[in-house]
Amino acid sequence: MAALSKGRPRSERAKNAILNSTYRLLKENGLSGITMEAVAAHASVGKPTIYRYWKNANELAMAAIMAKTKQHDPDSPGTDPVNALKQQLRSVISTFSKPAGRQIAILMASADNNTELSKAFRNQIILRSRDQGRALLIAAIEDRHIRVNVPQKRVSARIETMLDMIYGPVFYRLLSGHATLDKKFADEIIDTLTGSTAEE
Amino acid sequence: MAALSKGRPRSERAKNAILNSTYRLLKENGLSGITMEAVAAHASVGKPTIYRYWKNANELAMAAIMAKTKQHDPDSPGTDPVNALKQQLRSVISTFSKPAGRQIAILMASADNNTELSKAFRNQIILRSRDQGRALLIAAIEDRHIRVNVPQKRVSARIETMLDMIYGPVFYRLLSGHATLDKKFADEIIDTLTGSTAEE
Amino acid sequence: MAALSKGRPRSERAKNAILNSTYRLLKENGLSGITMEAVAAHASVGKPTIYRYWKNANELAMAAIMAKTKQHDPDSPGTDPVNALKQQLRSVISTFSKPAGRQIAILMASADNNTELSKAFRNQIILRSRDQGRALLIAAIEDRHIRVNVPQKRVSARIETMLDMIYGPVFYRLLSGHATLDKKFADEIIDTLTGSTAEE
Amino acid sequence: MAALSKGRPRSERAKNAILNSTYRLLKENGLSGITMEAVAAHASVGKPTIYRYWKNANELAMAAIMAKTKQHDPDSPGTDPVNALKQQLRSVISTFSKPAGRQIAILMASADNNTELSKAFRNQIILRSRDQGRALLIAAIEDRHIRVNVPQKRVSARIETMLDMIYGPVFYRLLSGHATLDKKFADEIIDTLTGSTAEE
DNA sequence: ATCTAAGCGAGACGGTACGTCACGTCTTGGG
DNA sequence: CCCAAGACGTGACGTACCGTCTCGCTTAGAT
Repeated sequence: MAALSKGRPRSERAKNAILNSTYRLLKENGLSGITMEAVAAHASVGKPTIYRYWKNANELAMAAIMAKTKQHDPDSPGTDPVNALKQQLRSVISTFSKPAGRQIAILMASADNNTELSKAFRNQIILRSRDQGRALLIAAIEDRHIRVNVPQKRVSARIETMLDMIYGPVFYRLLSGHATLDKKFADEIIDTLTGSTAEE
Repeated sequence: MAALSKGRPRSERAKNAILNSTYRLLKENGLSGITMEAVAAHASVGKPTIYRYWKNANELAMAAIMAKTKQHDPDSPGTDPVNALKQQLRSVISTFSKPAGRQIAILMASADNNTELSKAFRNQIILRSRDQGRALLIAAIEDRHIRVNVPQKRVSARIETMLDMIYGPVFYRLLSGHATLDKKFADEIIDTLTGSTAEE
Repeated sequence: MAALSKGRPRSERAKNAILNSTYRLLKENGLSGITMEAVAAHASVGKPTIYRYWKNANELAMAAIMAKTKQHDPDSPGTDPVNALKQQLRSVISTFSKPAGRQIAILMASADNNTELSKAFRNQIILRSRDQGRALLIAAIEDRHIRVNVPQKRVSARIETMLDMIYGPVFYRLLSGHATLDKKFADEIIDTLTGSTAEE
Repeated sequence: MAALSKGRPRSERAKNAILNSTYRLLKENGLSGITMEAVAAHASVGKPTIYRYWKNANELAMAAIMAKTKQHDPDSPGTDPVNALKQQLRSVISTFSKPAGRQIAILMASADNNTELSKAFRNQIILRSRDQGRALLIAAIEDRHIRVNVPQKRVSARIETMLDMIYGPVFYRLLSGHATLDKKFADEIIDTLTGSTAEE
């Protein structure tokens, strides 16, 4: 049977207040605004309550971002897969070119990869878009819009590499800043992937 | 016409001791080990001396990394440019797959992009390899190992995008950790770039 | 006519467990070991149960000491009253020269004098010995072992002062520590009281 | 030669501000008002500065009391020593019957006897009056106002016991509260000491 | 050969935030 | 209505670093 929970149950109100305050402070002051003291004061919550759920400010920030981030589902059902891929990449770029994008990158770079929360964070924030992209990429390959000149048994590995080459440039520009991260870049990337084989 | 400097000149000894201590602490304890207090104590230096040169711990860490990082010059002179590209990408991957790689990513993500030092850091740590890669990529294109099916006037833009697609995946895997960052990955990336056009 | 008590009656088991745990913690860690949390955990009792009986840690400590302290009754029946007085003062000194003695002094100094419990504590811990001493002192005076050269109507006031001068030095040395608090001191005090009048 | 002091010297201003604030908070809120946070805020001083000088709130309180307590020197030069003794005892009683008196008792009871500061505190607050009293008592004995019927070699021990019997009752009443601590009590004590030997 | 101004190691300064502890209260399910 | 359990908001703890400031002492070009 389920374990009996003794004692006063944890307060959903407190947890929500903490996440809301964290998110708000994150938007207002960036990552450095996320101090346990500030969050506690802003959420009218005791510091120990925060520590009961998250063990440091990084985890708290990741949790708040995860809680608030919309799960932007794929919304272009019947279109051409290559266009859909462009569309989706534009959306990813749009997310990460905002100030929050850099903070998310800091969080991911700083996170202890072994905790459940940081895995979940990466999964939700990064890999979700990658999974969506994979479906579109496979469709594009099946439709012969993108060619994969490798033996059948290595196709799926090649697909993964292509996904890295689609989304990787976003983070490259985010970190390095050698060029602007805008929506045209999405088209450029997909065109490079397809266009090198295109007769036109 | 140089400004006449009165008073005691700044001490090279102190500056070197600071950079050495910073680098050592960085290796031993990671970025969180770089506190002004620890560096000052370790280098037997006053805190104000550190602040005279660098305005916070991030800048100090970047300076120490820059000072210690070998300028690994292109060493494969006459080889096939595609192989040279693979070789160089392997070298980049080797650098960033070490623990320091993650710390460098944190530094770049956290850095204030407007300071000279952070520009120099990005330039030395990231863009240098990109510049080397560009030369090799151009050679590969001229040798027809890699095809670029775009009008002449857009070739150079396409080359930049290709560079993003070569180096970007490294940082993508570094941040996201969805797959290992090893040397085979270098080959995969270059193969994807060439192979999609390869007749074979 | 007793008020009808509805609901579950208070648990003697819980009360005893609390007092036992308090006393044990007091011996092990001193007064600072008496925290409501520690006592509750040690006694497997809810904190509100403790608060139902005692309103703070001081009261709890006093209650535990009172519950555990033996009511050392006068055991020397037929002896010479002066000797009996010495004997009893030795016993008092023996009690207060132990580590607990200092803690009792802290408790008394810290206690809110207006509560019933702190009155009871003082009564049991301090005034009981004083009352025993008074009986012996009166006997000694009646036997002319101790002289009181004051008018009859002021005799009882003088006796009270003498009692203060018998027991007071114990606490003086306890607090001030200018000299050891040992059993010889008992004899010295009583001798000073009697001896000054003794012709030799 | 004197040790060279390196670094910025400690600030007398800060130290004084801390002691003043501590004393003020002590008068306003008693011992429980002496929190490091409150003192730091009130004195406009960082908490670490307080810890640089005193290792806990008790030590701080003792230091503040010592700093502020006037060294009330013996002021009655030519009078009869027995009267002078009464006068001095009244002064002691007056000090300890104020609210601060109880707090001083708590401090002394709580203090770690092994530190220099707590020794100094006891010395200044308690033993100073005892030393003054000893001089007066010796004078009174030499003047035959007080008799000591013991062999010469035990006279000084007897004097110490008498001092304990003079000042001890003050702390006895302070802790136990079985009777009021007022100036009449001073006369009663001295009268008991002399009167028992007085022929009258 | 002084003078003088900046740099030096050292370390105290006023602060901010940390992560923990205990407080006294409240809220569960169960007796 | 009491009980054990344990979460709650609160507030103080003692510590770590921050970035600045003051010391006495070099150090070296200008006087």
